Amino acid sequence: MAEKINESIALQDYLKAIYKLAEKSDDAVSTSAIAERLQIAQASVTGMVKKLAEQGYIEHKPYKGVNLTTQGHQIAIQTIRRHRIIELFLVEQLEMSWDEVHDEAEVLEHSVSDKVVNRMWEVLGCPDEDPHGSPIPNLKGEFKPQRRFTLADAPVGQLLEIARIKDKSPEELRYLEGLGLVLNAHLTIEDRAPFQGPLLIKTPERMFALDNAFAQAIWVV
Amino acid sequence: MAEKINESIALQDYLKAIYKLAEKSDDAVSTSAIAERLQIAQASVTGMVKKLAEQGYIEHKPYKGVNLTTQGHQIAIQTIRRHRIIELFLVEQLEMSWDEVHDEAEVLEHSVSDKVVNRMWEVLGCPDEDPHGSPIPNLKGEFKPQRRFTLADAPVGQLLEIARIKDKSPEELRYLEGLGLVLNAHLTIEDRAPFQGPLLIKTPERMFALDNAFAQAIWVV
DNA sequence: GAATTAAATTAGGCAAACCTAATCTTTTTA
DNA sequence: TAAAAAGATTAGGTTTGCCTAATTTAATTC
Ligand SMILES: [Mn+2]
Ligand SMILES: [Mn+2]
Ligand SMILES: [Mn+2]
Ligand SMILES: [Mn+2]
Repeated sequence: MAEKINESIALQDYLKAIYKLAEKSDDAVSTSAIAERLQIAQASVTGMVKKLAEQGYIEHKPYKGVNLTTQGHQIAIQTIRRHRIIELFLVEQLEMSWDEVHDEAEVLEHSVSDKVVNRMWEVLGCPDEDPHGSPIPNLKGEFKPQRRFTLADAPVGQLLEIARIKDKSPEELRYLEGLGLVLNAHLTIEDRAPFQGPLLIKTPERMFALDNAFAQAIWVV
Repeated sequence: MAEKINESIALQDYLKAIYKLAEKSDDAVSTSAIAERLQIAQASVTGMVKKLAEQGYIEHKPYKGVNLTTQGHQIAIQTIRRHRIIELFLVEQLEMSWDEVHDEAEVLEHSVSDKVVNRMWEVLGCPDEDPHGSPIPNLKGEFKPQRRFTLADAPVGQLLEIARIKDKSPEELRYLEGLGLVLNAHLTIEDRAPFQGPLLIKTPERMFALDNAFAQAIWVV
């Protein structure tokens, strides 16, 4: 009969991971994908998944994968909201750098109260985007709709502005920064090689090749 | 051979509790006092105390009590530092009220990194006092020396200024606030009853009796 | 100083989240 | 389509930090 125990750190991180994985695969999320993302043994994930399913946060078809329920989805979104507001707050108010705030937020997202996170949000001017350019859901968990492409899909020869850089490691972010690829930077795709090949990018400063894997992480308008 | 595992939440809260209890008793701290303060069963405290002693954070004389080691003292002080900086930050930067920040800080003190807490501290102007008027230790764990009395010891008939109100519950803080007893408020002790009795206090606004227990929690200059 | 009471410790358990090794299932490949 | 490989689950353990009940030690009181 147990229900609604407490929203533990593990619970929030699992639901968030499932949300993110589902976002890019559209399919049911495999336990191994969760294990890989959270750096936890597969067997441990299976065990946790069973509990989360029992408690109604996800649906689990053994050997098939998992999907968030409405309840699980809501918790994932709210955790992401806290994460992004914290990141933005650290950058804007405490003048920290983009490549260090993600790890901080990964911890703080679990301990900051609704009251505090909403005060942060207000102080920031109720923004709907975080410093990586990712959208911040509102209190009800709704995202402001946005129509954008990744660099991998964007038209060639057209002036583009970077609107979002999806979660990358600090090393990768520094690499991109070195190339001048930061939020709001302008660029043009000069050419795109076939077969998921690299792109030839021109910025006001220089021209260079960018691997397709990176192109998929960069959203533009 | 285990040593320096990780500074868990429980570890930090125990050491902080021991520090605070030692502060007002001067004596070795009893396990029951810790249990009472942390709202944990006595037997659990005995178990935890044994572990903390094994790992060198405290010294434990069975049936006698515990004392912090240098190592334990350091962790306690740093946890208190984080706690107070967070409280002050929430009050000053997020405009939250005094009576709600303590509970927030009790959680956040365990997850805010040194980097973040130091940025907060700098943004606040490197203060050496928190919103309750309690001192904030510096990075090395040193308190700025201060010579003050509690209301219970302060001289009668002399103009005093409130410099600190020691940890009280939100209800108690509101009661004191209702009386006009807040940080930096001025007052005079008109009379003090014997046998730890109540004090007769005069503020610019009014005159009233204050229980000795409260007087011991209010520090003045 | 013996009996009562209070404080502290020991014994035995539990839940949350992990782990490794062994055992299925499912998918691929020959 | 049978064998091999990959993916997922089960079985059995561990660590942390907590709990209740029973027992032991220390402090009071008669
Ligand atoms: Mn992030
Ligand atoms: Mn996290
Ligand atoms: Mn406090
Ligand atoms: Mn705490």
